[in-house]
This record gives sequence, structure tokens and C-alpha cells, in this order.
Amino acid sequence: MNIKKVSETLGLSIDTIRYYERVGVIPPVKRDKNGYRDYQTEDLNWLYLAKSLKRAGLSVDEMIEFERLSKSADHPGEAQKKLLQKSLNSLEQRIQTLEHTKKILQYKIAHFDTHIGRYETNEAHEKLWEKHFSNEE
Amino acid sequence: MNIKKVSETLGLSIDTIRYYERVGVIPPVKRDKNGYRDYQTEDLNWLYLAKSLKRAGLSVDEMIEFERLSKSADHPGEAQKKLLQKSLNSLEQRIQTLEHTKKILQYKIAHFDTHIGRYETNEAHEKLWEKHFSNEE
DNA sequence: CTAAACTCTGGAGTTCACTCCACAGCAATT
DNA sequence: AATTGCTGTGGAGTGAACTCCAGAGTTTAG
Repeated sequence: MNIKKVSETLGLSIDTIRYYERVGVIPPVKRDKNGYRDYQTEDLNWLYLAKSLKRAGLSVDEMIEFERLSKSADHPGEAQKKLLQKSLNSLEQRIQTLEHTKKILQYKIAHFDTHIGRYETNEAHEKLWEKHFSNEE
Repeated sequence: MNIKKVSETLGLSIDTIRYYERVGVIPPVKRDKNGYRDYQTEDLNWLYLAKSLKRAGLSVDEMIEFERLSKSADHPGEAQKKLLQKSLNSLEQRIQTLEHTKKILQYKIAHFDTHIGRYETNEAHEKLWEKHFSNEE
């Protein structure tokens, strides 16, 4: 599969796909006789995983580390599995944070009167503040 | 309240707080006789809201737009409420995406054997792909 | 057979959201 | 009184993650 098709299929820009290969987020892709990239199913899996990991909040550097682990001689699977598990944990944490943020927005929408910044200081609001202060990130 | 205290209380850096005021994410803050910022409860509310909106996925530009709306003459509350509602909607969408990503990670962790990239093409995996392709962002 | 459309590379440029800096005034501490 | 520490400003610098570009080869449509 050529890069244009991959781009359309996965919703990643051509530049991003090449960039990911260049920096090592995904392994090198097979080339045809002219040096054009020819993507295999495995490459699509890598790209799809990269997209998922990115959405999960991993940085490009972390994704590179993940790819690097797949090449390490000893227990490659284990190290990666750990990294995936770690990613999963922080993803769950992120979802929790967003759920909290959702509550705050719902509260703001419910208690909104003509002027922003003038929020009543009632019990529910206090609770949100409290929760906020105990909730470092 | 001085800026240092605000920074510690809200967990935003002093530079970020000043930056938010500079670009208009929050309205101008009252100054004392020396030109030092003196934060009122309302300012803290603004900053807290900014932090929440940011977590909800709004860009700085969108937050500036939100602040600007609070100054508009006609129906300021309505326009803002709409923006908050829009933010809430896309936040919910984002949470859904993350839940989906979570499923993918869980799947990867469960079906991981020694080498990355060699995923079995079984039914569950197919489903994830399917869902992926129908799930543009 | 030409033109348009696609591919390659290395490197430069862009955007976002800060973050840092230099210099200066005011405040608190020893 | 001097040192330390906080505050201010305008503007420059940073890091992440792309994104764009020039120049050159290749493939496809008319």
C-alpha cells in the first residue's frame, strides 16, 4: 500500500507518517524498486498503535521507547507489556480527570447567570473547589 | 492575594498566570499602589475555570474567545453558556475516544506475545479496526 | 509525449503554550 | 544598611510535534 492510501486510511498526514518512521516511532518500512514505501499489514498495525498510544497521552519520545523495546534481545514482550500497562493506568487517570472536569462544566452551565465570574459560593461549588485543591496534577 | 500565593493555590506557574492575563484568557487583575497584582475571589474563579476549560481541551484562543464573550453587550450569558455547552459536548466526545483507546490498550495487553507487530487477526481485533475506521476525528 | 500527480530526501519553518531573561522597583529580614 | 526575595515589564527563547519546501525521480491520464 502506498503512503497516500495509508494516510487516507488511518487519518494521519503523509508528513506525519514519514516523520514517525524517521524518528523511530515505527520500524523502517519496506521499499519498492524506486525507493517508494510499500506498507504491509504490520506497518499499518504499528501506525494504528502509534495513533492509539498518542491518544492515550504518550509523547513521541515514549512511543520511540516503545518501538525500541520491541528490538531488545531479552524479554521484549515483558518490557513492552509493562509500558502498555503503565500507559493504560495513566489513561485511566486521565479519564478520571476529564470526568471531574465534566462535572465542573456541568455545574458552571447550571449555575450561570448573565455574568461570568460571579459564581454563587454555595455548597456544591465549595465541594468542587475542595476537590480541586486536593487534586494536584 | 499576591501572585505567588495564587500560583501555589491553583497549581499554575506565575508566568502562566501573567501570560493568561496578558493574552486575555482572564480579565485584567486589580493592582495595588505599586502596580502589584492583587487577586480577588473572582480572579481565582476565572483562573480555575481557565484550568478546567484547558483540561476539557480548549485552546488558549478559545478561552480568549470565552473571556471576550463576557464583555459583549447583548446576551453575554447566553453566548458563553453555548460555548460551555459546546465544550462539554466535545469533552464527552473526548472521553468516549479515550474509552475506546482504553479498550485497544487492554486488547493489546491481553494479546501480546513476545513480539510487537505480530497481532493475531482474530475477531476482536477486526472489530477494533472496524470501529477505528468508522471513527474519524 | 507532455503534463499532472505521486514519490523521495534533508533540512528549514511553523504553531502552540508557555517559559525564561534582563533590568528595575518595592518589601521583608538580619 | 544591606541582602534576600518578591513583583513588574517587554521581549526573546524553548520544546514538542509536526508541516512545509526545494529539487529530483517516477508513474499515470489524456
